[in-house]
Amino acid sequence: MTTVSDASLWNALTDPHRRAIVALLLERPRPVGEIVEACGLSQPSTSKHLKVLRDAGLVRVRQDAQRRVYALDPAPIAALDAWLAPYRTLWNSSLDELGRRLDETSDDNDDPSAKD
Amino acid sequence: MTTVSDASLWNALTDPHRRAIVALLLERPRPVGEIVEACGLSQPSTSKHLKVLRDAGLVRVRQDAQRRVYALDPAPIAALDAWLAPYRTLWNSSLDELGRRLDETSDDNDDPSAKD
DNA sequence: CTTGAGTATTCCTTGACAGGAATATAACCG
DNA sequence: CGGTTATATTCCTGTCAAGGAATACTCAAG
Repeated sequence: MTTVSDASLWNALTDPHRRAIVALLLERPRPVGEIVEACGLSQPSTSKHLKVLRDAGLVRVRQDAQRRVYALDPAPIAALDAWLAPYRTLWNSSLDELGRRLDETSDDNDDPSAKD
Repeated sequence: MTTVSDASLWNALTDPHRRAIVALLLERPRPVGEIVEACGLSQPSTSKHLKVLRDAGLVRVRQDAQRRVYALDPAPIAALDAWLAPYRTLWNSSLDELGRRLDETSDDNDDPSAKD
């Protein structure tokens, strides 16, 4: 099992390029060349990003001749989901409370254009 | 509508101290003083972290005399949850398929993760 | 063993960010 | 108003990460 609140996981996913790579790999595994092209970064930069993702356990490599095919590993993202779990009750209860308030004050009709 | 994959959201949550603050505020709203004490940081540092969280929309402030009581805003974390959604299928439904794809993986497993 | 393709690593520079100390601002009390 | 509490902001410094260029590594083919 992966470490849940690991710093390297957050650190890896904070970078937009790395999130883009992760999104790419969600579709299907890809060799480095494809990722380089899709990212618009140089090959070395991409390779470094891939290393960060590897160290965070987010991706796995399969060697295919000279190519290295990267694939997503679901476990760390599942760990993120686990981190998120306690907060999920927050917006559930918020929606619930909002629903109750709307229900109770339906005749009263205050509409302060609630959004953000 | 809140911006879903906003960079500031990831950026805010990447910092361990800020995640700690968020966790603190999950229990209940708190004035700055309490957060300072719980974090073990200086008051200015804490205040700066709170600003980052504010800018990311993760917290709201309520003024109570000289105190400022911070509370969690669920929306951005819900946005994180939304980001996570496409990946959730990875470890729910198609975990087997992915595992099959990965089973050839010649892993170079370096694991220097011993912090946090 | 040489060559070439594909990828990783090192070196270097630049920019962002965290943290502390000092200072500014705001609100309450007398 | 002056003083005190609670918090925010600025200034400064050290650290760390990102990106490009150049280089090293690895595998397959001949």
